[in-house]
Amino acid sequence: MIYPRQVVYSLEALGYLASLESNRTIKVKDLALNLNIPRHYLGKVLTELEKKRLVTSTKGPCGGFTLAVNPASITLYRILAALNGLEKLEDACVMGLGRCHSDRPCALHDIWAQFKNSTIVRTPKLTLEEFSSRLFKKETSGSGSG
Amino acid sequence: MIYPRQVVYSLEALGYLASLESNRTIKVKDLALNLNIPRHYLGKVLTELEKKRLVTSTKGPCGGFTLAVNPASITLYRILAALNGLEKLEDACVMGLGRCHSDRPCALHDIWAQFKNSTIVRTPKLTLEEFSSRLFKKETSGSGSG
DNA sequence: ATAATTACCGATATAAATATCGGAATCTCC
DNA sequence: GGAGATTCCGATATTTATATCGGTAATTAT
Repeated sequence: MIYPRQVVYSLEALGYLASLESNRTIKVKDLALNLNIPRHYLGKVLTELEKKRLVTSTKGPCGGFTLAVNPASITLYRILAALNGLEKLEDACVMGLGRCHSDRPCALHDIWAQFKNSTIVRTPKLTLEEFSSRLFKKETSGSGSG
Repeated sequence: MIYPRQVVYSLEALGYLASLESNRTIKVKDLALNLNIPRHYLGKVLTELEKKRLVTSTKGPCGGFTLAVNPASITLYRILAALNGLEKLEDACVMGLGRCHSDRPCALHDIWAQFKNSTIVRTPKLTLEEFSSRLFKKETSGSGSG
């Protein structure tokens, strides 16, 4: 996996939130349960996301987290950038070889460059909404499910 | 970087050894210096490589490590397999998303599959010699260099 | 106000990767 | 066979990522 766990959890959480009707909140506990992420760890991750203004939280009964951005207009690229998730992709060499540079490329240099390029070309076009809808069934209003 | 550090060090060490004339040994200390790898850590890595029969060692004065395989005939794929370096590539999802499967792929699934495929198709054809020669200037007999 | 619910936050635990150290074992050269 | 060179090896330190815990603060419903 090319992203640290925190980033992955963030993407999953944001993806899930995006699959809810807007304004609908979800509690950390439930989110953790749904995504199979350790509860307290997820809490910390969500707090980070709030600092980045990607989610908002409300305390007390019926509180929880909700998306602070429009999933149809924010891109994964922007999210990843906010989470410093792009750093790994910027690594000079896939294999981590210190000696590998563009003027003296390792054997996988080109293949990797291609992948990076595809990815980096793709994510600026990829909205959170699309990302979410691929992984989570979009809930529609009216059919309440547990 | 898609491989753990140990694997990277191994590749660098093997690459370096392959760039030497056959039968020529190099001391851990010098290798560590050349590759900019912590000395003792490299020592441990080399010991692992010896267990895997990829290098041989001789103790005492003029001792050191030398390649135990023919760089022209062993492939990176075999080396990586021996080092368990292929495990990471087998990860189901680039992003690490638990929900991403081939029947419900994430947005980067295909791009990643392509990359994996290119890589896995490439490394079985890639000899250690070719890998090495891209990164290290092949030394020719006669010109001693520090 | 009070009680219940929830996020918030700091401290700490755990695990894994990475790195360091020192001395024993082995070998070569004299 | 002794001195010096070098690997070998087990113990341990350091760092980073990941996870846990418990209490506090804020909010809501009654």
